[in-house]
Amino acid sequence: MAETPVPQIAQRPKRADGRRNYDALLVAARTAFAEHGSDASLEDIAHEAGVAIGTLYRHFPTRATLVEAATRDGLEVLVSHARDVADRLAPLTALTDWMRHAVVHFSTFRGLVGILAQSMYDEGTPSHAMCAAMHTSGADLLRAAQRAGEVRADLTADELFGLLSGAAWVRETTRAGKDETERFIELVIEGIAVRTAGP
Amino acid sequence: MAETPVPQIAQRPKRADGRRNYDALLVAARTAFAEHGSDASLEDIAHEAGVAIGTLYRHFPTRATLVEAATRDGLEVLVSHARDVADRLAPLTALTDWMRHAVVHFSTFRGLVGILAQSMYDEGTPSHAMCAAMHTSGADLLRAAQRAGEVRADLTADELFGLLSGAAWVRETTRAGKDETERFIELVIEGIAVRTAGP
DNA sequence: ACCTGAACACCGTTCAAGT
DNA sequence: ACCTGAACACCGTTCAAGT
Repeated sequence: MAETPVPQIAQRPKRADGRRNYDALLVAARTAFAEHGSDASLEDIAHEAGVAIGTLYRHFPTRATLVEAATRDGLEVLVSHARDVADRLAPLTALTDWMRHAVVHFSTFRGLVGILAQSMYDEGTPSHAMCAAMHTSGADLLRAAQRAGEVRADLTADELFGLLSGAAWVRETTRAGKDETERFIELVIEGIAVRTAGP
Repeated sequence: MAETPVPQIAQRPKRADGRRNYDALLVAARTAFAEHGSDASLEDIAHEAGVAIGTLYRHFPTRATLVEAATRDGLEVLVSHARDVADRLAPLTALTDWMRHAVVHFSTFRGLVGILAQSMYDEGTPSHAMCAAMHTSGADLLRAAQRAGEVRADLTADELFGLLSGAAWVRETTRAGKDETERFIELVIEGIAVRTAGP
């Protein structure tokens, strides 16, 4: 039988005091990650949340589980956003709109896109489930745009995520503003879109 | 008067024993970086080179100076390669050929492209001088291709380096092989090249 | 079931003593 | 001018004791 890796995913505790600490840790973690990136001090996060370091480790046995829990909601929004645009917008418009949102979410804080890129193909990683869901979302939008003949047919979903991750990494490392990010994504889209004949 | 930041650059010692250690440290560093990325253990590098940790710090006061010294030669090759292709090849071919080489050099080891992207716009960083030279090389090739009408005129050199760095980052994080890298760069080029009219 | 914080481990960095 | 390695500092991680 093949080994089925079971990734550690943080569970929100049932007891009231545990749940309070769990929530406070997530708030502190999101703030710390936003300011110092994914390698922010765990000691500081625990202190900011008003708990001892052992409590942090009890709820989040590894840094990756804390990152996963801190980003889960945002990425869930991204997945449901994909269904939304697929219903409301034309295929290419839907895809590019979703790509813009994906790049923003992937670069929520410094280091996140690296963790997500890793988790995409590594089962047994806390963020893998969410990454697989995003992969499906992106692949669906891509396929629709390709069926409509608006995106080059030879582009794979993996390549799409390579482009998205690369754009997100550039955004996080250059601390690019809204305009530069928009422009950069535009360049990427030019590379994958099928150019319609001029007038 | 404006502050002129003077970046620390490692100097090859004049005394024979110092030079031996300096060289041994560079060899050990290149091996360690290739295997463990830019955050490889400095203790291990010193041990591998057969010197005490203090000797490493004497020659390379910061990790950034060691990275700079370990990558200087390779990036010099890249800069002279730019002059080479500018003389030998047609503008767009020269640019794309150089882009391929740049992506490979930028992803020599995990973490390098992040350091270079940082150094590009941060004077006072050891790698800044080499990054500025690369920036000039790339900008020259880009300008020539734009004059020939083969690359979109509105692309800036900074955007070109964003695309190159992004591609290098994807390569280093996905440990992509030669074919995937080639394909990925092709997608980027499609986005910046001016499409010639079909037959 | 959950919390605390001392204790341990690891590694980067400095510096006094040495050649 | 260069080398050594003990000492210090910092931080991640564990775990025995407690509620």
